[in-house]
Amino acid sequence: MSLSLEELALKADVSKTTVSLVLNGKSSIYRISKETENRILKIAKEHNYKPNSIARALRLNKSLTIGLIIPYLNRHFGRVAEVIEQNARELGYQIIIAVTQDCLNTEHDLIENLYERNVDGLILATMMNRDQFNDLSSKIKIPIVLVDRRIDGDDIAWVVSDDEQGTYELVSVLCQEGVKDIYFVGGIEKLSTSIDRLNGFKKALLDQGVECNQSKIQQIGYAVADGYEMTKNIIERFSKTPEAIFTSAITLLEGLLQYAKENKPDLFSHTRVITYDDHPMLDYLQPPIFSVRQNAEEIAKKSFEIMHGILEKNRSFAQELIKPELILR
Amino acid sequence: MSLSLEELALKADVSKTTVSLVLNGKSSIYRISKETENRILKIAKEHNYKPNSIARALRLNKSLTIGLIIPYLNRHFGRVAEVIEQNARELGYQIIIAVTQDCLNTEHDLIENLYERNVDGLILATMMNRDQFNDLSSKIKIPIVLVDRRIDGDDIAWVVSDDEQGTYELVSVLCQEGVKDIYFVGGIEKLSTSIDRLNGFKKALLDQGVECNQSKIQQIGYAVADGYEMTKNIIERFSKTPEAIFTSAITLLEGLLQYAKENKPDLFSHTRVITYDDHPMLDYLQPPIFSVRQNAEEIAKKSFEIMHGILEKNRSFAQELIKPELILR
DNA sequence: ATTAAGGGCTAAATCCTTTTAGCTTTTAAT
DNA sequence: ATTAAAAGCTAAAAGGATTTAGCCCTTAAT
Repeated sequence: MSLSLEELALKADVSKTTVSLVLNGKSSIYRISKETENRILKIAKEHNYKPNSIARALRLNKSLTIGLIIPYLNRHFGRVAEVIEQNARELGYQIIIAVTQDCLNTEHDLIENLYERNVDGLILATMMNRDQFNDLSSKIKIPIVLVDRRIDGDDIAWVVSDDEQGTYELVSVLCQEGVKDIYFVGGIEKLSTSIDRLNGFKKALLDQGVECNQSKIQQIGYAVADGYEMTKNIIERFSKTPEAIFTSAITLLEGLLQYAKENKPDLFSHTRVITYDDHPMLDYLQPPIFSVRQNAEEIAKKSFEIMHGILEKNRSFAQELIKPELILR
Repeated sequence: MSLSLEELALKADVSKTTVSLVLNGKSSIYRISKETENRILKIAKEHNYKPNSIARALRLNKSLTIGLIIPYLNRHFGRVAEVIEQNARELGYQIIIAVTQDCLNTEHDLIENLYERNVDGLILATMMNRDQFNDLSSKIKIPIVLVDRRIDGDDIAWVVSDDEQGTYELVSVLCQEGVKDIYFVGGIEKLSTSIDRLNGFKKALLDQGVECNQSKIQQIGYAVADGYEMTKNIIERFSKTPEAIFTSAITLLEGLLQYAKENKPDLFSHTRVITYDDHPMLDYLQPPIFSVRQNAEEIAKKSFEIMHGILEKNRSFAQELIKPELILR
């Protein structure tokens, strides 16, 4: 390992230019003789030559590296990251991961940091709004693909789960069973995931002719503690136990379960619970909790695909809504 | 953003050598006057100068990048990766992640790949045995810290959960309750996690005067399907329903739950289940499943700490057993 | 007046590739 | 025999930082 072009050139008794040309498949363009070409290829193989990627990156201004910035490496984003990494690797790219913990300042720092470190592109689960994003885009001259959370805009690339449709279908199922009194436990209000899920929720109620009361909608954040808090609010603020609660993320469901266990063990005998995000352990909970499974693999695949298209195939941005799957237990 | 040393030099009306010396804090060594120093610092700040990391890496042969190779980005490794990334970032390092899916060949490819890409060190949840590791070490001239899975050796750095002790304590609890007939559902046999957990299991039985029958020990792999298979074997092969089953990873527990749900719904009325690895959802399963919680945060912190010590503080290797926590529900 | 010491800075090499422009030799054409 | 074209290869620049060796000027010492 780690032999330089120059050393190869010495062994092959040619210039390093020639070696470089041959190894980059430009022999014919530069009329390197078959004989020389074969000699060089043989020597390179014998010594298992691999070009120094740093030198290459410097010269080509291209590091074959993609930055992936996500809030956490939890189940969902862990799977997304895993699949992005595998897809990227097959095409020669590396993934540099950084986690924001859903902090906007951290996100900005990380973007700047990765940009300075010369990543070729950024895949981003962002907290930015449109203005902030536009600001950023004007400063940063590498492609950005949003994942999981979108920002409206004609020239913004994103891949997200079809949050509205997924929520719509899930909530509709409950409504069709005659359930009317459904509470919404939501996340960070300004994110598209929250907006879209809430829209799906409202639309389902509307279409089923169920009145949607604003007081039944809570949105604090996506942390487990937020789910706990919102559940508490719902249970304690209203005298009547709700017929159903929709949690818009698995962490919020966890918070709900925690609250119920500690303060309302009989919650499930009065109340149906449904959730966005699936988890295998839900199969073993009593009673069954209906859920919407995001297709993390597809989200990951598409987002790298778009990035790769922009970087190497001169494609422009693209937007993809990935269909989630209803899991009725 | 992205101004070069040379451009700064032009603006400050000095050579780029001077700029570089000043920005690297070597003004006094090279007797750069305070006046010049301040001028340069001011201009650099005004233009928000950041050295090009690729050029720096080429010159210094040091990329400030650590490769992290793990089997999956599941809950456990996701958390480990997240915390390593945060610790690394604070000290100026980036993390390049790659997943092996517990495939040894993939692991080798990834190591080679990251090594060629000039990472400064590798943090590795390895499948290698000692010989394979020694082979590798002789070829690769960067520090390696093993995480989660150790390899015996006086000069090998690792940080792992105290698998033996954790299992010992958990199994002892059951024994002390009078349970004697305990089955072991294990993972990939040759890994230290399996070996240590099995040792803890056997030692607990021994110390409690319970006979340990080899036929009660199964080891296939760490996948959910493996857990399913092993549970099936246990249930179907023996006429007597077991008093207790220990699964040595959360995935194996999932497999067990799946088998039970499909084929043996009354499993829990006869059989206690305990598991290595904790999961918040376990709080809501009936009956309660005792578990051992690995301290992923501490594992992550220590492993980067050791890497950093080797890279920057001239420290040598170190080994750390991280104490897990018993969770009795 | 000469030498030595110190202050203040810089040219150039280096890290390793890629790529442009062009050099030398041979062959073909007139 | 001369010129043009083609064949086969290479020198050198570029990319952006770091670092070594050393240049030039001033001041102090003898």
